[in-house]
Amino acid sequence: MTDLTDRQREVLTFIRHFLHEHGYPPTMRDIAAGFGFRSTNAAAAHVSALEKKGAIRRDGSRSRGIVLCDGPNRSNIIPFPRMEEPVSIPILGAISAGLPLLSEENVDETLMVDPFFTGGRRDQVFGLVVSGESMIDAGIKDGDYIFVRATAEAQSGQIVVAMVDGETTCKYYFPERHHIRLQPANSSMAPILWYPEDATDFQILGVVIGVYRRV
Amino acid sequence: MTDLTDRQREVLTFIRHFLHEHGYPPTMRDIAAGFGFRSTNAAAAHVSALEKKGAIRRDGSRSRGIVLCDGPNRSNIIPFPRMEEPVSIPILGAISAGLPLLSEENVDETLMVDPFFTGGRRDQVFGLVVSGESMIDAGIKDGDYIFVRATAEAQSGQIVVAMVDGETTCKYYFPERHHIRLQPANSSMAPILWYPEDATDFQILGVVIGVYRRV
DNA sequence: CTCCGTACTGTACATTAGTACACTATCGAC
DNA sequence: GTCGATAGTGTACTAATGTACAGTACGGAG
Repeated sequence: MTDLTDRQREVLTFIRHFLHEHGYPPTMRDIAAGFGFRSTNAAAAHVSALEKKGAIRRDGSRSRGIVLCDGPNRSNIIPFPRMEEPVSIPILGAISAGLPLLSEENVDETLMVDPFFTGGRRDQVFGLVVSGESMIDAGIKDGDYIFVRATAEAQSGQIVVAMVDGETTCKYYFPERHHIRLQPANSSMAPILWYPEDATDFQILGVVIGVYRRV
Repeated sequence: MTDLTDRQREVLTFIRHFLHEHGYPPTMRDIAAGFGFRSTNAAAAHVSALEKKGAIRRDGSRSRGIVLCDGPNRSNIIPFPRMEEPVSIPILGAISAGLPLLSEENVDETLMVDPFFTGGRRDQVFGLVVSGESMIDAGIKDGDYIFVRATAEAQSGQIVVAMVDGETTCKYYFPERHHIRLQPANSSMAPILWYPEDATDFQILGVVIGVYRRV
């Protein structure tokens, strides 16, 4: 591939640029127009040369059937994004108690993730950064990102994100006879018990469906 | 975009797959053939519907002029690396020792993830499913997905994925005077010691950069 | 000098591909 | 029931596109 002529390299760059601009490869006439060629054959000849020299691959005589063979390993296929439709997940920062959970004020940044991460659920999933070691025995550490399905209902034993007295916390959820027990996964920490007769507010924000940690 | 019909979503997924496979968008006839339509008009109608609903954009009547319009801002999707564009990560299954690590035979599925997950590294990151509890104290459990940057070099103390005697293993990496120590993060397990004079093969496949767990 | 590879022009043709139109059928809403 | 949206079949026409062939020109290798 290093044995391309200057002109051929220009053509290759043009193809790359075109792909970047449009999302699909150029035709011979696109190339010709791009260089001011008055003959499509000039473009065709260059494309043939590029193919012979292994810079590109061609899919038969299909229209726009030009595929770059780039990269250090000259792998055939450009890593074209997205097998499945990605889902957009807001990563929440400080959660203001008064606002709707997913209001813009709460969102720090937004991630695009594969539906794989959300278990196929397409919406109402948000992310949070874990603070503290209270769920360490569940494999959730300080600084981890947790993915949370927004729901007000949870099953006993699930890990939930709850708002208790204005603070968000991540704990195991156990509804019991007279109270709700939020159990840390850390033997040195005591559970939070919430009694309905308390004046404090309590609200389940969602159920944890995934954890991500940068190593 | 959530108001797509099931069939329309299938068509959109097909376009995505086609793009991924070929590097250029499908024609109406490609789509029709893919679904077994006996009329190109069926495909054209779906493409029109997708365009009307904003899932794709079309470049006039150019051949293969289909451009995906994904994401929250519905921007063009470009097949070329761009910051903030999702990255494609192969999830490896059983790793055959004889084959190149990222050869197709090893790949179970492919995930699209935000560069966030790979720390900005755009390539040579792959995924693995963890088997066993040897890294439990590092917060890596059986069944977790780990994201690995493919490299043959590691720093002491990093968590690596290595191939030892034909088996892949995930451990802390400590090069020592006369041997390499692969240290589990599990107090009940002994480290693996590898001596260069051993006949067994040893190879670092990569360094763990992230962990994901479905809860 | 000739020969060959590169770099084009110009014309023509066959195939590929987008679009239009007519028509059938199902399903849910009104 | 009627209407509209969805999901197709089938045919035909036109535009877009790849390719072939015949030239011109330049420059280096033999």
